[in-house]
Amino acid sequence: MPSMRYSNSFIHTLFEVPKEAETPSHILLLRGCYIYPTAAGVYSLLPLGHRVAEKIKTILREEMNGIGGIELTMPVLNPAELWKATRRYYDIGSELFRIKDRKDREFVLAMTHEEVITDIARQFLRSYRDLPIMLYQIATKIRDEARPRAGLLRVREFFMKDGYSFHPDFADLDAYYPKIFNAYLRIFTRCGLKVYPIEADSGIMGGTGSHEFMLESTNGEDRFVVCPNCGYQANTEKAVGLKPVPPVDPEPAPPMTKVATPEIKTIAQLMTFFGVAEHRLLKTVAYQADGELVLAVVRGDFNVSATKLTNHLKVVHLDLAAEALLAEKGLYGGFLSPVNLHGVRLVLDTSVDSRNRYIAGANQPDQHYVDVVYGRDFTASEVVDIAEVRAGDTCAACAAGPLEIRRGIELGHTFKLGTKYTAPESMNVTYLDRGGEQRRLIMGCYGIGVERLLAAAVEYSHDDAGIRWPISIAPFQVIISALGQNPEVVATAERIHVALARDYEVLLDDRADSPGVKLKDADLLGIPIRVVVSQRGLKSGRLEVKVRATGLVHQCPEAELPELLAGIVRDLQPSLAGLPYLPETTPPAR
RNA sequence: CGGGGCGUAGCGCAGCCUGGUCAGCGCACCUGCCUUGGGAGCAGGGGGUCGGAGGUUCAAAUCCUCUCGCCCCGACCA
Repeated sequence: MPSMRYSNSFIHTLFEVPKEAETPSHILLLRGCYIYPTAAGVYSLLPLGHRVAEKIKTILREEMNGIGGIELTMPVLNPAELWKATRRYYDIGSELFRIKDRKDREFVLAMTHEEVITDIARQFLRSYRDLPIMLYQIATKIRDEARPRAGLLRVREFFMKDGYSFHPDFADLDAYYPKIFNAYLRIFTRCGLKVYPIEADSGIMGGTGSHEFMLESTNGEDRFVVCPNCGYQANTEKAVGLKPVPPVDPEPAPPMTKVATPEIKTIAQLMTFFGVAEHRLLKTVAYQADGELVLAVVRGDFNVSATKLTNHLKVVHLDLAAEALLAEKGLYGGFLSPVNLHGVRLVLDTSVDSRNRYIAGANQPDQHYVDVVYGRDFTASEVVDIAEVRAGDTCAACAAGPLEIRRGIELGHTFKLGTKYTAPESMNVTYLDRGGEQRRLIMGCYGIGVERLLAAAVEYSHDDAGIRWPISIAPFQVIISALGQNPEVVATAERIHVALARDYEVLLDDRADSPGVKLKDADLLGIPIRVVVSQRGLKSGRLEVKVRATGLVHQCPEAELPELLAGIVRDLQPSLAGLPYLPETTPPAR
């Protein structure tokens, strides 16, 4: 097994916390000499970080190969034509790096590889006999992220394991999907992580075809809901909750009346001004959806989910409406309303109840209406769920559990793409079926970010002293800390180094530094098992073995060391038992 | 793209308001001695055009203008 002497290694730990780092994984990876910031959101993986990344890649390969995946490598440099063919050249904003070569030909730097793989599929997958197939790679992705953050958690260049499957029809994709799903759970579990597979936004594709694999973390950027009662798990972008229904007004509403509300614009101001609860108000938000003005209306105690609205409208770009666009239609921010609205598209959330009366804007400056009734004072032809789920809302799946909202790090994403890239208006990819009929290829795609997974493992497993690597992805399994320069200590350390290196990846700390330095570094680096060789121990004929994760200390004579380590290593292996696998089915016969 | 913060030695910082022995501290690094169970000790030493450019001034790390870089919050995120 590859082993190393500290004195010959490239490990330069930092005593102090680099000032640019705040997140634990960022701090510890910098201090432990795992990574080096080359530019904002661009990191070098130093030898230690490289080793961990390679461990992760090996697990990814084993699991992908295990479900029939075939590895290939696709280029970072992509001709712009491919991205124009799928429209993504135009639909994606400045996140896509665009460059020109010396002959002025346009290229993009691949942020993902659907275009390239679909082009390859178009070239080679001609017959039903070629299907299904899953091709994957572990390769560099480049994205001009608006805001890289937290070290490796969000970066501009990174390795991604991205897989693409091709199927003769949707049923075949459906049958294949659980294999991927289950392999993903095995991957994260093997990396020592507990992830939540959650239902994710699947965009305009619809269906049940997308999962995100989330590691719960206070440093995560995403939020997802969990139902403690039935186990429903979903991204807040997609999650559906039952909206609490306030008591219905017993009296019929009086006709609506206009009230002067000078400079009263926000929900909070309105609550104070009228002395009413949030759910008595209508919240009207103006968006520009691919350029068109759209008003979204939710009950005052909800917020509009931009994702849900985007999906409903089937648009590519959704932004808050510019003042100019509002003015063009004679509307006033702060006094927007579904009442007195003409010639503007209106989307109403299901939280608005025709049995209750609301306070809403008047679409005139400094004016609101009270006693507004949906159906009487305004109507809407589009009534859909566009509200963001809230903590405490009742789970829509079981109608019982109060939903919890958690923060998480998105480690993986699986997606039934369908014909998004193979459609005639995209790259137009077909094959011939058994009957000689031309049919469209059906795709799935599946991604895992390597560095994010690495950083997430640190977020998940560390303490004040340093990292606590899961043994499956640790840069070394064992560190031998030889304390002092006593000849017997040195000789013993060398001897067990040779012995252990037959079975483990071992780092021998042979530096001349003081014991404090060596022990602190061992903790910081996070190597799972530490063997201390010291004069003190040798006096009683013993070595000390400490398990980083548990802090448990064992003493043993040198002769018994291999056996002791074997047991510890066995116990440290992550268990695959009890994973919530999706049932796998056989594809239907054709 | 909005808001905030920071750029002085490899790392962490002080100095800046009030311009003038302010080029300084700790750690790291190099040499020697010594020490070895939780970031030792002593002695000696190397290292910075104070992010960059321009300006004000007799004089700029310090004041002014512009610019570049980095971090955090938000927006955005295939």
